[in-house]
Amino acid sequence: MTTINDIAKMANVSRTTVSRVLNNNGYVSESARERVMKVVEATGYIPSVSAKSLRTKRSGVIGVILPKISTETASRVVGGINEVVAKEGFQILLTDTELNHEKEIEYIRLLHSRHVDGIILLATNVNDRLLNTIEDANLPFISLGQELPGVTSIVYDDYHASRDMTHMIIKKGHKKIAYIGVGEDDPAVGVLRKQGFIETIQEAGLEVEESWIRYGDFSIESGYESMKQIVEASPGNLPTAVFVVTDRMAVGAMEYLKEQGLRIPQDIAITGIGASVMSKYVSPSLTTIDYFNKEAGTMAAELLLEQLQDKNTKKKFLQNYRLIERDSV
Amino acid sequence: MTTINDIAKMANVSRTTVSRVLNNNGYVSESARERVMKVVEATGYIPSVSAKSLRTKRSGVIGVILPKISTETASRVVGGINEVVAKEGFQILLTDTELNHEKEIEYIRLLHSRHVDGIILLATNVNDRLLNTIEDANLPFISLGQELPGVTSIVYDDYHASRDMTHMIIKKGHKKIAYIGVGEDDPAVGVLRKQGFIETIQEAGLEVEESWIRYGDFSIESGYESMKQIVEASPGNLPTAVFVVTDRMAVGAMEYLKEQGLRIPQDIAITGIGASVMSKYVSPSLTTIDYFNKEAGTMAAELLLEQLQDKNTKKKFLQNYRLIERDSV
DNA sequence: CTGAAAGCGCTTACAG
DNA sequence: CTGAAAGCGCTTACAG
Repeated sequence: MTTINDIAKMANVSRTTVSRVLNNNGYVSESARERVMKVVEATGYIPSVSAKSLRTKRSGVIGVILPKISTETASRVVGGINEVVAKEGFQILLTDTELNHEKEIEYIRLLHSRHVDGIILLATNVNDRLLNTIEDANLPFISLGQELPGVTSIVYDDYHASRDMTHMIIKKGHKKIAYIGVGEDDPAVGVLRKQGFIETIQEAGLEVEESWIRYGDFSIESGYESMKQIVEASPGNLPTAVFVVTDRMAVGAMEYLKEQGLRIPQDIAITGIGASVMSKYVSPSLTTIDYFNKEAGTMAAELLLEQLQDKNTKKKFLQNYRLIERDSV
Repeated sequence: MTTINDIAKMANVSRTTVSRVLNNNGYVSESARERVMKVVEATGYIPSVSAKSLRTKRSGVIGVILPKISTETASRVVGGINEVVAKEGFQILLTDTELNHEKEIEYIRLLHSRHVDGIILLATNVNDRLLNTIEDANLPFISLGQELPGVTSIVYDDYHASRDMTHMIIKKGHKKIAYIGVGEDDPAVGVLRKQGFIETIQEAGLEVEESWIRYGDFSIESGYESMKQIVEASPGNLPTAVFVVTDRMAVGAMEYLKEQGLRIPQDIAITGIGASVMSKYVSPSLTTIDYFNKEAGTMAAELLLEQLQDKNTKKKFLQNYRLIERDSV
């Protein structure tokens, strides 16, 4: 491999000078610059990032921690992140916790040891060890999707999104509304969305049957199963609408209803959250909420870049959303 | 940051010894090992990857070059790759060419400079500059989805998959079959899939109207547009089936047909390729081909790991596929 | 405007 | 079984 020393020799300058022209800092005479550039181009020389990083403590790499890599939300977010960091010459180092909370902590430390310049975490839960690890790493850090005390967080407005959706369902005349959610160790999806739903229901003077509340695990199959349980638990007293906290589970629920010959929305209405591509093309098309995941990714990246410049903006940012009314309600 | 020197001092050994216990090589007395481990744990010491990489020329990072990050295929493949490399302690450095051929080359060089231990490229085209760049990099290298001469390639069996699908359409009694493809600078999707289609058609003694052949750009919208053009170009003489080379474009085509009040499959049958999640939940459910993307990713990673061990296996691997018959034909 | 030298944090022959 | 020393390829005060 050709190194800075080779370039220096070939261009007849010191490696200090080579470094200066490559990084565009300090004084360099025009003739020296030209000689160096010529050699650099001729050899196709690329500086060693390890050496540079060892010396400068910066790597040009952003660590991204995902709960699950092959997910529509994740890939949208990563797309958004990549769009802005790539422009600034950063790369993304990707890790996947597979929804294992322990791995979130492990990966933060790992990314730290790799000298990443910053980390974006798509958190799924909040706990003290996680918070401590983040603090120890002492790195520019963004949490996306969950509010983490003391760290810059971009969160979706789960509470109000759920309220709006529930409101809309009620306005359509539904009084018997079921709920398919996820576990409450996930503050955003599990707690906030449920809270928005329940409170809106109660404010409308309605009630939710215990047997109409089920929990899945984000998968399509779990939506199918939850729907099945709700239907089987309430013969002769079916809900007329189901509020589902994710599109994927909603699609699973729809699948079960269709199998049972129940018409959507005439017999049972369904809503999702997430605005997955699929939500638009299932039939009936699914009423859902767009969280603008890509934009959230863009924003996360921009905030991280700001933190890299020392502009300290430790705040909570609430992401916009948009209710998309389609044919499933 | 605590370094190997700190650990050495605290454990009362040389840093040579610390290195030995950390990397588990060379002789170390039990007592020395214990002292070192105790200090390492107490301090939470993590070795600097840059320093290590500078010294050893290995980084523990695998570079992955994607044509588009936020795509179902890509995320499945990456999921597969990650599953195997993570187990071996490798990380993934992700780059996205946004379908820009120039960037494929640029990223190979960039990843090289970052001392990645190997590269997996989801290629979209083949050209000499690309091939040269790969050769120059002189790194363990896997091409996924396109056959690249001289480099280990995992390819989908586009030709036979197309043949099988076309065959199936013909067997259902269709004689007037349209085609929606992509540009032929993509040898796998653009050329091979088309070839499999055309040849099977001709062997069956059928013909394809010029106006029934259209090209999209992988997007749902382009499938919609292509379908529209086909329908509008052939009033009174519509095809009875459409072979579409990707699920997304097929979904777009279905959307247009439904809007026009054409029934699928009674009026026009549709097929896709890719087995996207969506294909199962659109209505009617889409007949398609599963390419086992995740397994392809797994395999790519395994082959790369083998190459890292110097087991030289420069070969072409043909990936399996499976025709999924559903309701759109 | 330019270069010699120190140093970033590791690993690895080499010598004992 | 252990350590001193060289060196990986850079950048950055410092001195001129």
